[in-house]
Amino acid sequence: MAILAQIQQKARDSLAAAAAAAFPNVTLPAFVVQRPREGAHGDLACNLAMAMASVARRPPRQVAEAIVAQLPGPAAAAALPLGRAEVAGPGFINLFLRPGWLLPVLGEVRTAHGAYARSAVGGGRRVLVEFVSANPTGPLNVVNCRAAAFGDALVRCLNAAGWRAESEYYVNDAGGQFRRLGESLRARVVELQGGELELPEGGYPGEYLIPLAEEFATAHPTDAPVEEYARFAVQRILLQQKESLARFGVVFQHYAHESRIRELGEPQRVVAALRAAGHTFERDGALWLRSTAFGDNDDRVLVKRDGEFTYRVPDIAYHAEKFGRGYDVLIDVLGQDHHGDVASVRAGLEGLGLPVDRLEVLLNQLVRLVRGGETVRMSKRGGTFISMDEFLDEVGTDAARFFFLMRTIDTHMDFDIDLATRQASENPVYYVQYAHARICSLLRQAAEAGLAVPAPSEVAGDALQHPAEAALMLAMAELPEEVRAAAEARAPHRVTTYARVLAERFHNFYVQCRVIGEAAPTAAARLLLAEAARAVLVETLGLLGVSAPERM
RNA sequence: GCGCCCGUAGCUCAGGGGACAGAGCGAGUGCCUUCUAAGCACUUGGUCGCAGGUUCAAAUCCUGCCGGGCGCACCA
Repeated sequence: MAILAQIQQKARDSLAAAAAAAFPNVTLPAFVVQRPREGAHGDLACNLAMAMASVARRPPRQVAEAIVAQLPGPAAAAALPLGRAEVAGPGFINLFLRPGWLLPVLGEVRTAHGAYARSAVGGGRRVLVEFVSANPTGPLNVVNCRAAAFGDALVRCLNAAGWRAESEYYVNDAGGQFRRLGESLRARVVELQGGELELPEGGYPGEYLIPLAEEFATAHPTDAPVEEYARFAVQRILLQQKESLARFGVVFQHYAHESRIRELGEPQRVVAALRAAGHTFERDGALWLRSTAFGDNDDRVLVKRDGEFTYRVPDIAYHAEKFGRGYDVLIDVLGQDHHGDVASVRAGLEGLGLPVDRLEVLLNQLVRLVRGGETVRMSKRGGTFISMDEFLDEVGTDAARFFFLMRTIDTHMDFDIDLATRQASENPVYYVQYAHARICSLLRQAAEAGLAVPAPSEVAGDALQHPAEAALMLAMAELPEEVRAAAEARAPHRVTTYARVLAERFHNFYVQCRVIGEAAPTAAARLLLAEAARAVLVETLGLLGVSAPERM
């Protein structure tokens, strides 16, 4: 267990024992031992006295005093490196630990070999995270890019926290949209051969189909069925999407295809099962799902009057198929414009008797690009649509990932392109990366000066007591807990916030504490601290998928 | 009308039961003959949308309202 978690556990135990001794007839309420925001409030703070006040029938501060009186003295404190305890504020018990209590962090980072953030809270549970899943009808856009950054970082965080997480992309390569894509491509081929461009109703006017039309025309007969046009277009567009994603550092483990779900006859099976379970009814020549019985606002059509499935049938079938693969949790990252579909899919799954409570749907809110203080209006019709590739050309992978991951997924965000592309101090990406580059430079120069990074065991217990050193170690100690929280809350942006704090602590240390030229024990201890900070930074940036440059 | 998300500093956003609410940008002032100034230190700036409720304790949880975004097809 990580040092911070260990100490917190020991503090809990000591406080609980002290409280039991002071108030033998009182059942202990739930309480927390947390890290106070304010340094003056000690290393750890506990709310036990305030929580106990009513049952102990004494004012909180008196309860706190009584507990503190029962805490083990320094001699007996082998379990907890307690310096002193103090009653403060409305009745907090603040614990001040003996200097050096954080030193074990350095050893932990060293022996973890890049897996310092790892914890076991996930318990090996299997999670499938589906994200992006853009329609294969055109290039990826900026919102897809945000989803990619989020989903990929979430998978990384989950895996670090002890889950077994995998990524998946669902390809809608069937149905009406698919057919219209084929018709759009065919229209482009006709245009290429001198005809008039006649796009179908709801077709795809994007120019990206032109090179595809050229390619198609050279290898296929013009009278090929629409299916063939569509399959060709999807195959090429998907390839381009994969390239964009790869460039962004996102590689999916699984691609699931709607066409495959249909080939297997899953939609038919779903409809039959829902019908057999009595969750359907017929009206106006269509077959409906009684989804209101499962909390949906309206009942929904499953099979249209013309005998075709609505899109939600393969959707339900796909989710049922995912459950069938044995995952403990399914996570869908959806664009918020699709949130209306969630209830009916859930209803269908519930109707099939599947454990819908294990399906988590996270909604990816919109992104607005801001350039020169003005929002960049993006419209597919107006031709001002910005693709993921164009966006990455301008912003770069590191800045794009970092910026997207600074915000929670469930808030719309303004992406300030000017700030993200500025190569200067005010850009948070560089701030963090610069900390890493600085450490690397320091380590290089130390090596040239003949200074070797010592083993953690060689560092004296009273070393590294400068406030900036302690603050840096504390930040390092917090990583495993931060990653656990990010994984559990499905909130990788917490790691980004953490990265900024860690970088800040290092910059502070760097400015206040010199390494090269200091007395040997100090220089050695600081060198180890810097090296450990470097390792933690690398790991943190790795969770975000952002690079850690050695020089800037 | 119904549903989901969001209202925190001039702007963009963290903080999601604890003690005087934070960062970046913006505005202003210092610090490079010593390990990267893409840095550090300081100043400026907030009835945490409003009103109730729960709690020893609410920006944080609950309810209602107000404001903004997005959905509400036998399109996907």
